[in-house]
Amino acid sequence: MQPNKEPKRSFIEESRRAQIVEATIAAIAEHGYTATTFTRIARHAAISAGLISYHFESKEDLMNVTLGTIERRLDTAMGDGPEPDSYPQALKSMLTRYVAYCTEHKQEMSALAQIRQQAPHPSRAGRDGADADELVQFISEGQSYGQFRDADPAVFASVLTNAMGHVPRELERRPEAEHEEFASQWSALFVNAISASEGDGS
Amino acid sequence: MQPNKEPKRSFIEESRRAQIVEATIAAIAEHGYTATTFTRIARHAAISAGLISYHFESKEDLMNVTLGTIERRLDTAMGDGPEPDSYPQALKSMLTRYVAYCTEHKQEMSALAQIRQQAPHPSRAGRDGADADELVQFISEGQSYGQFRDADPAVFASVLTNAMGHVPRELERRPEAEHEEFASQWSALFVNAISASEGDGS
Amino acid sequence: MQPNKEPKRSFIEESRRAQIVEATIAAIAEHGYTATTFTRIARHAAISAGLISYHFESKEDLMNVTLGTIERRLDTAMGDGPEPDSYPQALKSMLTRYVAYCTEHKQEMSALAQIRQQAPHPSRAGRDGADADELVQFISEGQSYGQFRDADPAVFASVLTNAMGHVPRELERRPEAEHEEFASQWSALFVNAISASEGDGS
Amino acid sequence: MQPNKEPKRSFIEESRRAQIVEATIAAIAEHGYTATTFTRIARHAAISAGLISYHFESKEDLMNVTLGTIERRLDTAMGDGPEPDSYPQALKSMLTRYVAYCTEHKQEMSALAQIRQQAPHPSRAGRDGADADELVQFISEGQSYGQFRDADPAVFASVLTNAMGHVPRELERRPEAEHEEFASQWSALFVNAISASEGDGS
DNA sequence: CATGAATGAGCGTTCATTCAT
DNA sequence: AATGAATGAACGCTCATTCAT
Repeated sequence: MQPNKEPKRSFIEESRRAQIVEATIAAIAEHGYTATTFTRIARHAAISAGLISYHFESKEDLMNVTLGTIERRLDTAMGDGPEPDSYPQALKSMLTRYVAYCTEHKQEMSALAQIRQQAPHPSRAGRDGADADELVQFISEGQSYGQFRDADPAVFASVLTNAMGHVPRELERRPEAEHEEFASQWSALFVNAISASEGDGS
Repeated sequence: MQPNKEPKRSFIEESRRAQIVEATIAAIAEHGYTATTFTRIARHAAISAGLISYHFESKEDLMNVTLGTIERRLDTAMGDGPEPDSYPQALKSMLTRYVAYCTEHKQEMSALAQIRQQAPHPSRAGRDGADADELVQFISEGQSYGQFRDADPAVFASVLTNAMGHVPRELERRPEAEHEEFASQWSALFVNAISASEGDGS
Repeated sequence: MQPNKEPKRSFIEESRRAQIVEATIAAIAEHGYTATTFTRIARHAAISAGLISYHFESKEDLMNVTLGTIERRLDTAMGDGPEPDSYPQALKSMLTRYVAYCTEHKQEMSALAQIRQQAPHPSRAGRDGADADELVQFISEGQSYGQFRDADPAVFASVLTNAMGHVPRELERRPEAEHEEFASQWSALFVNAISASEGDGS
Repeated sequence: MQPNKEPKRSFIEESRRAQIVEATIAAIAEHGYTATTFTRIARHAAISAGLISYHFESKEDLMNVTLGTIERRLDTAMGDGPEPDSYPQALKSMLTRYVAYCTEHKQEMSALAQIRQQAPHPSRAGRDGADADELVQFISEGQSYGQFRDADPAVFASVLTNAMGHVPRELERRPEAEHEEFASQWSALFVNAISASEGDGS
């Protein structure tokens, strides 16, 4: 299908790219997106700034690759959850695990949020939409079983997606000790927002 | 009082400043905060870049004035609402009116969100926190009357505040015709998230 | 002779020019030559910056006029001294009176020194040389009477002229109480430098 | 000691820095301190203006390095003088060699004087004062041996220090052929100014 | 005469990107 | 594959000067 999509990179090139991506994540998390220059990324990786340009077409390219890397990891991590026995429970579980992931991968998730909203609006719509699409699908199913309230799944999905982007910042300004409680409260909010009310089943 | 807080500006100067602020809003909404340079703002206003420096002390000053202008308008618009007869209704009304305001003032609200989260100066923490504090107060009251669910008001407030920042973008990617439906759905989400469940009263 | 040298200025124009020149002196003395902008001068005179451009051809012109003004006053003040009975005494008297003038007209003399050495090297050579020429003439006369040492009058004149330019700064960094002692020491230095040694008369 | 004081520069970088410093000296000597912009320095060195910022932290840094470079050369050159057999002879020798150095290094010495009095940073007070302090010490010693007149050494030192700053300009406006005569006359002036009069010993 | 709004050239500085090595 | 010297465009900002009022 797309034969020229993967430029066949050597092992050494692949590891340099990975190293640079990690340095980018660290730099964004530490200094913020705007203050993340090639020079600073290079310093983090103990390489020269020119090398970044050598391995990536442009700063935008680097940011897109970094974004993709973080999203892929997140997707993977979110994938293997326990088998829930109801849609609301599945949602709650997913949200809780998401917050947990944010606590455990502060830098990545901080970088993720910053790139998503600060990078020059590229074709990101694709991936972003992908997350949302799955979510829409999930909500719709839950609704068809009467387990979710009759709300527009797309609106819920986008609200939730956006909210997820703020979790790292929210965690950052709370003491570690409160993170668990926050996870619980935060998840409950969205479960309540979409769950069928108790009386509905009558 | 502070009699020297207002430097007594001439009518002409006041209108230029207003024009520049409007151009700033337009530029941010169109190109994003980061890409909003004096040159671009000047092009929008059909003036020279130097003139912006002539009327504002610095870029930071311009952004603060712009932020203040938008917030003042928003506050005013949100102030005169109808008298609601319950806390959930009050919340719903507030949220609906907020979305309506966003539709009617797309550029401003887009700029507002971007300045709020990208401007470097943290003096803004005051106002930002003020909004959230009012909200926390409001939720707490509603809870004491049993009209709101027993959730952490601070978490709800921050989630909602963040969500409000995304409304302009969400509206942007939907056809005008759906804005009303979006407002309804979006508001309902947060009302449901915090409202006491129907069975609670029993 | 030079009919177009004096452009015949109205009374009001003449006083504005004088006012601006005074403001220029004050501004230079207070903020230093480099930091002396039209805006600052204007603030000192409580007028608009544009008015300065209206009354003077350019910044360079203003500085030249200011320079001339100060030099003319200095010349006048230095002119009316007592009748000395020897060349060395005349020199000593002149130098002492010069230092006294500097203490009494700090701003002017500070501005004078700064303009002289910081202004874009114009045709200042003329006036500067004039001072020196008189001095050369005076020294030569004294030498012909055997009252001054046989040194190159031109070298002495230029050294002294330059030294005079530093007097305001030197006074500034000494307490007022020491000014008189400084005047004495400083004058003696140059008198000794050029005076015939005591044994010469034998 | 301070092992991290010298940032270990490559040979190429060191030569570029040297080249830029030379260009700075030339530019100051040619156009004056105030008119010495990065653009002009760059033009002198046939490089881009940005390269100066690449090699020096700021304009102030460049000027400090330039100042230090010139002072170091001057100190070195002035250091190795002949062994004089009296204080006045030592002074005379020092002054003569100073003037000679000025003739041979016009640009440097012109730049030196200008940077010293125009550079904004007062960190220089140290070195400047050091020169004067040494001089005061030297004069005091000579006085204690009865070889120098009983004048305030501090006044003499400041007058001489200031005068030294004018030597390059004085040389500039005299034909090369007269430089030696100027050196002799100029030095004699200050030696006479401070030397004990011949009759004092009787 | 005088204002002050407006311009435009120039400033020092930053930074992604290029390229000789 | 990697460096780091070098560029050039763009940035926010300053200021003498112009000109409509």
